Amino acid sequence: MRERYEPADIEAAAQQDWAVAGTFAAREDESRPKYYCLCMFPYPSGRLHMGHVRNYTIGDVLSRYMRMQGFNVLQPMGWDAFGLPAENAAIENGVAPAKWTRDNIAHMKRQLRALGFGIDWGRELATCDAEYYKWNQWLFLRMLERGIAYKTTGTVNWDPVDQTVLANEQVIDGRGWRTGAPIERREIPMYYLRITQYAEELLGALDRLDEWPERVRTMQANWIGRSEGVNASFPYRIDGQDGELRVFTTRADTIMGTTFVAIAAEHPLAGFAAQQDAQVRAFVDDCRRSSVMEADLATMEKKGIATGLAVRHPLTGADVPVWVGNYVLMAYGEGAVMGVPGHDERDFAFAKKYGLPILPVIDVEGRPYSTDAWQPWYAEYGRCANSGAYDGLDYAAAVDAIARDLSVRGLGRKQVVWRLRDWGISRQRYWGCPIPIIHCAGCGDVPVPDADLPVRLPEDLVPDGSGNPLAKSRAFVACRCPKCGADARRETDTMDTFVDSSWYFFRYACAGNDRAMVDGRAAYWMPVDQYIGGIEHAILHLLYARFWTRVMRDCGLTAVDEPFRRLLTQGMVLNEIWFRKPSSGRIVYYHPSEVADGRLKADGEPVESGGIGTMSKSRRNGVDPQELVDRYGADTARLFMMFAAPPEHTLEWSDEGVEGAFRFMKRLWKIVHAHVQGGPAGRPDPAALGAGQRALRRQLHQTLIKVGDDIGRRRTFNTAIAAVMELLNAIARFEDGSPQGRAVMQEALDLVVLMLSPFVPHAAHALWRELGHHSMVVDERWPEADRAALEQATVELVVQVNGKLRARVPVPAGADEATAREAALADPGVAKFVAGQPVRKLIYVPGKLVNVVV
RNA sequence: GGGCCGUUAGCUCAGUGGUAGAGCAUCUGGCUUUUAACCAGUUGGUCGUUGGUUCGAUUCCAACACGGCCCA
Repeated sequence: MRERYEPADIEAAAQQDWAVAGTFAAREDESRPKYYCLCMFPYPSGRLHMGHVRNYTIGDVLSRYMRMQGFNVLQPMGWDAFGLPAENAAIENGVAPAKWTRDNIAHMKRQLRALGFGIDWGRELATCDAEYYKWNQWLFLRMLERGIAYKTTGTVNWDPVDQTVLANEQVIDGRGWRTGAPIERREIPMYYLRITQYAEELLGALDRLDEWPERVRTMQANWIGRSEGVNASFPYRIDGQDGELRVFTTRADTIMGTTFVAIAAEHPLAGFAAQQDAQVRAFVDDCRRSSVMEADLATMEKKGIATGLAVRHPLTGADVPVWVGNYVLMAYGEGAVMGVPGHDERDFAFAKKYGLPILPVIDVEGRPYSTDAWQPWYAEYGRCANSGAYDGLDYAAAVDAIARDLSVRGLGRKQVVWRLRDWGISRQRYWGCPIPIIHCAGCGDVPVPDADLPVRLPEDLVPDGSGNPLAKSRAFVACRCPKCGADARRETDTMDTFVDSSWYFFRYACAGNDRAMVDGRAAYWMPVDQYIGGIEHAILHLLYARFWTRVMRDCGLTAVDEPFRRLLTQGMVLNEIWFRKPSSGRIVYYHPSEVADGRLKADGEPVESGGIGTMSKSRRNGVDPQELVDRYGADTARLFMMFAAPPEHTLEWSDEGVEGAFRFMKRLWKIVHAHVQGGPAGRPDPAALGAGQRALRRQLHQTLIKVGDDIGRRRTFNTAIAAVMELLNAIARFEDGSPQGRAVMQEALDLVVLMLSPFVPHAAHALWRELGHHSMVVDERWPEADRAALEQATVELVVQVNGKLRARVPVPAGADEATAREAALADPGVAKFVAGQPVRKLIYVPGKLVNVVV
């Protein structure tokens, strides 16, 4: 055995051994319990970043641990390979997205291999391969047949200079990211998926996802946003036309307090008023430009303008003025709200500002109402007052009565509305999955026949920023109508990349099948037992995948409802931010390694701290995993990432911490080396052990139990590693060259290597052999703790008097209360505080403590 | 504005009603011809604040303060 720890050699050799043995090739085996461990696949941006390393290390630790537990483990990997960055790279460098993407994949795959992840590369997929996206298209056609997919107009961001549609993230402060031109909103035809049809099910099933983080479930529930209420129509006659203004409210019990109606700037009535009045028009134009973010909506000043129009109250028939409000969203409900300033905080502020009447109609426990200032209790439920026939009714009864009266007049009813909207999947982009539709002058929009799938994306086009190159490619666009054979035009929109990631986990299970989207192998592997990824995907990706899985179920492709049984959202990786802001020009960021004690190493002058933030290119605070691996090896990188924080927490980067992890590896290596130099050791004989040997064995088996619990149940890898570190400290202090001492040492080192093998698999692979074993450690089972080793002859009891710690006394293990009481009271430290007073009560927690209450 | 989470040693974090702990950093000593490594030991705590429940609260509850994340 080499004396020095040399990770580069060790790691290459271990990876070679796994490859030769085909260790990680997963095979369906009905006789064994399966464990499908899935990490969110990466976008092939070019290089791995620290977030990837953390994500995949968590997955690998779990996979290797579950493998040791006897599970048939599947850990696949692939590439979320369509998307905008490839087009941006093409615009910058003139290289085709296909080539850029595939080169990146090749490089990142080498990086992943170097990190020693136990991935079954035989199942690798890239979403930009036609063998994959063919099935996006195929299922899309099934959705069309079932009415789940449909076409309608939607709003897009239009850059008038580049003549192109921009994604939301390409619009900065209302201007195009490349041209700086003000962005227009355009209505164009797009395809949508009817996810709202599944809203009820997607919401209801959240309750059963009890192994998902609570906050992810809450975020999804809020996103779906079910609210029960009443819709009410306010009839009007405007410009000689009869009509009804519909509102939706969850507080129908306050309808008698309506003193105005507020409508969104996009509402048709606002459009009508704007034609009549230049001031209204100016206000409406202003609103259209402002943010529709909820966070902004909540804090911005509530503004409005009277339209001069009036509608009739559906129950009283009174005239109600119509206002345009900047806080009303067209996209939610009906784009109009009834203004009840008496009991809604926003309406109250609005009424105060514009001098509209405030009419209290809810009595809350007789508390006095004043229109001077808003009180939070004004919005609470109570009993109706000043509400005519409804006076005295509580919330539920009032809503029932009001909904009934509205429906008798044909002016409303109870209704459930959803915040969730249908999923628009059309993207006016090149680098994505083509939507399989052909436009024929005679036949309309004709689906591409299954036999003609896939509609292949030409890979030789290079976007230049001005529109979608697909639309300019005659070879792609020109086709014949499958129905009538006439010349026709192919759809040039591609699918949202969230489509690609909505079902890739099915495809891993059915790799290589070119005749079907899924096959029986998916029934074996699905659902995913553990899914791991960033919290930033808590809503959209996970919701779309849950929806898509249900559509597949309804098409008879799977029996699974929920694709992911258990979810772990890993925290972000942070680092220090340092910068200077010259009086002229742009802010300059410095890498933390260039800074020491708040000063730039290069010139010794101070730099400003930007605190701690996520690693990002723009702030120059990233750490390249490759450098880490080159310098310390993959095991140290993995160990540090798992030790520095629990998986769900943010992880603060620390060069010292990496050094610490590396030192631990060297220390482990050295201790094993020293032991192995002494030649073979036997097995410990429990009957022949001395006190020191017994104590080490006890800590050893306690640690084994804790590490198993930390990895398997609690998912706190940092505490598992800390416990092994403590154990290794004890092992290093254990100097005992006797045969039994060496036997205990052998057992301890064997178990330490087994326990660490999920974290540092390469070093464990080498050390296991050095310890005299002929198997590969990766094929070993997780060891069983020896319960007998945990037993102690005497235990130390803590003695409290009135809850305060006063003494520690030794008692025989398993002592009864009388024995413990006697031992406790006999202690002079205890006697001093009891001081002859009668013992009123005595609490005894066996093996732990005695509390004497006097 | 709302929702969720957090606050324990200098730093990063454990501690799941019963003894306040780990790693890193600090400091001291040892050892080895040393851009420093290793070994042994050491220092370090009003458990954010204020109340409540309890024989007993870092742990449960409430309020407050501060910080973080999310809200097409």
